[in-house]
Amino acid sequence: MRYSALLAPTLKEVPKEAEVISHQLLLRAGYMRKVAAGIYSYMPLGVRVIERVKTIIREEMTRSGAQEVFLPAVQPAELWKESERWGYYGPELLRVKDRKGGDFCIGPTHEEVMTALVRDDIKSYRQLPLNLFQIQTKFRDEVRPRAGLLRGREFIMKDGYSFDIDEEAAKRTYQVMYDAYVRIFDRCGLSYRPVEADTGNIGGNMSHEFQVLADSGEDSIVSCASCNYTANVEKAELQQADDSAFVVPSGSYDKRHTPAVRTVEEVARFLGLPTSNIIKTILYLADEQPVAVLMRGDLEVNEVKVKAALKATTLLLANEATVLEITGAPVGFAGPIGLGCRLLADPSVRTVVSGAVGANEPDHHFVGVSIPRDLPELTYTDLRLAGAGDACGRCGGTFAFFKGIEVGQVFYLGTKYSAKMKAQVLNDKGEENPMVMGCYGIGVTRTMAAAIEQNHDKDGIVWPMALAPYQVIIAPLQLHEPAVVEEAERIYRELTAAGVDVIIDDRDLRPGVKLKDADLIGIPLRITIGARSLAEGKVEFKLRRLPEATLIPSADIIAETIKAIAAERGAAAE
RNA sequence: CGGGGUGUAGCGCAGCCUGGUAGCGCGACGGUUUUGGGAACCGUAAGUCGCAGGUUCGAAUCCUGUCACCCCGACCA
Repeated sequence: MRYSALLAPTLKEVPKEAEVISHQLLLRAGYMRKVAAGIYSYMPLGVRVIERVKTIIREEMTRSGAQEVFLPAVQPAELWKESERWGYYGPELLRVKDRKGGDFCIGPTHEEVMTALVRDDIKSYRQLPLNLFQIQTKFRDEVRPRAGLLRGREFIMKDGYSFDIDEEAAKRTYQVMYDAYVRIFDRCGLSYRPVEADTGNIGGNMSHEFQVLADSGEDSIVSCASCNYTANVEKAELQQADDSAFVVPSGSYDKRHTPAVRTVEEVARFLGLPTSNIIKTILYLADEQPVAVLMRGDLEVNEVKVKAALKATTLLLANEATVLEITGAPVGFAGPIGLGCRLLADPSVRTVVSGAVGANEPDHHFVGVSIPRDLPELTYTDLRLAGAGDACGRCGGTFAFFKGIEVGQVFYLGTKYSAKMKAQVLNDKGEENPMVMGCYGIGVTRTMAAAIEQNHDKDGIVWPMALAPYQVIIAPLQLHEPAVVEEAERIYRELTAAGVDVIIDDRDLRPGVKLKDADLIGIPLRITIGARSLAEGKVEFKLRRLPEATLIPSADIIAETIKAIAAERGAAAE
């Protein structure tokens, strides 16, 4: 490629709309432009990176026995009504009408279409297993798109779906996909962790997210140093303290006047207690029904665990009006004693002696409360959000804490969709059974952004070799020196002939501009040809990720470059 | 959806308070000189000041409404 012909306008200044580094650099380096909130046009460099990611995915999916298909972006409502998601998916599903008034949506995911495809053509267990994937543009009308490609509304995703005869076979497929994902993200040169993940509304208990480690990530991960258990905090199992020897205190509680004292911190300060003696009562609406969650004041509620414990489809924090209605008091004075709704308690509140809780009365709290004494019927469920330093639920070791960007997820679905949509096959006994499914997603554009979050410096992007739009950039510094141009063109020709992806900066610009642009767009290898060193028969060879360049004889440059490309690929695979 | 903020040339911004012919830097285009880390000089083009109403002799500026975008929160298969 000749840089002079490339559409890759670079910007010196950071567009003000961009906050996170990948977003800034993708715009500055001319990889993409914004069209609307969370919607982008990809320019040639961006397309090349996307194609790199897609190619790696295709190769590994195919190697794992999956076949590529291509499903429609626009999908009829009737399929979504069959799965019942037309009703509960909510405003994130972009709904449109065709000219006849028929309801359609822009696909945010493709379980429905894929299941429909398979059920019509697959009738016998002899046709299974089947594992299909596609790479598609998805649209999810996010409430608040942000951070460029990390949370866009329109994005490119690889989504795969597997169909097996029974649970055992489906779980084997799940493992095959898990292994494929490991190879895919290894090949992309990313530093990531597979983490155990919550299964949301889908049920079952098997899902892993592939999280690229980055401080800008939205997800929180805990990992046990001792047993290697790694999980999204939403899911993370915590070890509960052994409180079997705990003796429930005698006595009773008192009411206190606590004017305008609402938050845990305020209550603790007002009563002169540590926050661990406050028992907070947090009100939710779970599938429209009020529920109160009891948690020790110094700990955080994990809403995903609450949702799972209730088997609820929706869980919303109750608003002020609802709190007033349920407790008879404004926010800040809710308590479990005398509260007329379902209670869920975290085990941490069991051993609080002389706790403080809201009195369900404006400006009053109860003090001296013991939950097991005053609410003996209560049962306890782990509802707590894990954090750094907590004890691992598997082995009791200590959790370390990371932020991550979820670039992929593998999911054991079971028969959720196949049962509802009647995707059934006959088994070897002639019985009809729903196929057992799994689904497997990779955010292609998000992977591109995550790679930048993890690989950049003050000058720009530092692509891993496997994702770089070009492997090598040749920068002849003085275009008015025929020897420089000639040598650059020779190297360009020979590398291209050797199958290397190379771009030559043939623009008649000052050296500084060329070097700055090469750094900004992040090409991993740079061959700089300057009149001075060329006079000694040498050219400069530099790895983008290392600060120092080396001068090597021009005659050796082709071999050296090819060697370095292989070495860089190897470095990523470690 | 709640809170905060921003819309003026491709990008970054000033002008607005105190109404009076729309400016600066970068970028683009032409020219001369320059050529190893975003050059210098000369010249040129480019903006219905987000949009719609209103006030006024006159609105980028004041008022009302509206739309878009960004950040925090809530939400997120």
